[in-house]
Amino acid sequence: MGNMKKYHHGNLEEALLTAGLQEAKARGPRNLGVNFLAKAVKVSPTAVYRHFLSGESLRASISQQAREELARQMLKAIATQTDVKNRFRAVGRAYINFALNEPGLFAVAFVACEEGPQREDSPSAWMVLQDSILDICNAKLIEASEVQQVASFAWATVHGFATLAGGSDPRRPKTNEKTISDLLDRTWSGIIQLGSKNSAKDKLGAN
Amino acid sequence: MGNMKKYHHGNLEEALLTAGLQEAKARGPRNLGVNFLAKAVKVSPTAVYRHFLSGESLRASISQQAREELARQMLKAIATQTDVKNRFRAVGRAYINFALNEPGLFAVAFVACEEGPQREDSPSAWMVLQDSILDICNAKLIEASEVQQVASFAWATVHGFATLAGGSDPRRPKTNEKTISDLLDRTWSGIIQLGSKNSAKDKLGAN
DNA sequence: CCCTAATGTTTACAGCATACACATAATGAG
DNA sequence: CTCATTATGTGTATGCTGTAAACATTAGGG
Repeated sequence: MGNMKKYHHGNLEEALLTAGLQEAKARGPRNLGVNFLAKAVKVSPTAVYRHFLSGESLRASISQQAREELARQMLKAIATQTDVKNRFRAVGRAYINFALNEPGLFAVAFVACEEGPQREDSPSAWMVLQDSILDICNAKLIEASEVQQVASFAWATVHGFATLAGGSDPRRPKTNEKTISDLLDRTWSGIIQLGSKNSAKDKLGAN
Repeated sequence: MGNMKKYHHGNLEEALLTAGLQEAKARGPRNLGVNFLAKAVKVSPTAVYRHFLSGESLRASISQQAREELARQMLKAIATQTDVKNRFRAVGRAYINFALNEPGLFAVAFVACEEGPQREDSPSAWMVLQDSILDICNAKLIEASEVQQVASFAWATVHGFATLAGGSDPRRPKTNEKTISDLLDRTWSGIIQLGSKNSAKDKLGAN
């Protein structure tokens, strides 16, 4: 008796996002299509368009959610760390761990990030990373003028490693603790750059 | 009269790859489908299957070509450099320049690298990069035991930056000369890690 | 209470990858 | 040279996608 199927779903939008995230977690971006997700929620394909402009924008929303999940895990990882250096390491490690533990989600988070303006109130991995760099600056380990450059460097390294390690390349780097720790050590070296202001004029031959 | 259209194309395979590369260069991965490329070469869609197992494998071949082009440009950039440090910088800069100057090709080169075993004889960006790291090792600036770690680090940084800078993220890093030069400086710092325990004999004076 | 807006379904169509049957051209053996 | 074989192309058909348009059902406010 109770099993009367309601004509209206109730809150389809959230259901679609949830189903999308679950699928992303399980199998990556492959099946995040309108038809598949509609079926997963037991709804007609065209119903999707009452909540999203297009299949692409649905995917963009799922991707956004995945990015927020990453940011949340980074925030959690940073919470217990007080030392600037350890905070940065925690950020980097959380980022990389996310890519390794949730390869599907990570892939979805960073495929074709062509979406519109992200809401600024939502947690963003980039912001968390940048904050940890600002901390380093506040601790006088780098100068304010360097912050942007350092952030780009750190972001590139961590994101690059996560991408390569999480991917399916035959030449993908090792992913053991030692390798990751070493990577973060080297990144830290690049951040602090003993050559910059301590060692005065770089003895460049730079090009 | 000479305009008699031949029933057989002559060498369709190469034509498809060329058309694919051209399209990739112009508009990225968007239109690299069987129908589109078949039309571009003025051939029936199903003709493609005489030369490729599937549309996916066609795309994989195009992607491979793009990667080879990248490797070639890296090799060219390295050719004039003799100093180990400058060689490494040239490699990194070529990689990044490729991403910036040919965003379409770069995107195609690294989307869904799920392809089968790459031919070992073809030039590979990874190999070029690794060779430049080996050079650093031969110059006694790092130890043999570090090579893999260093290669992973350098690869991650350069690839990560190229990916981020080449993408369409709103938060994408600046791409001016200074930023790139700074990035390579910091990467170099991470490579020769003065802070490490074995701190290496200061070859710094040599520069 | 009914009218309207929100939400879901059905139907329809274009574009895609691809299988299958058929057409044509190139090649090599007698 | 002739002719069969093989390589390479075309045409047609199918099932899957994304999405538009018209219709159905329900929720909520005058």
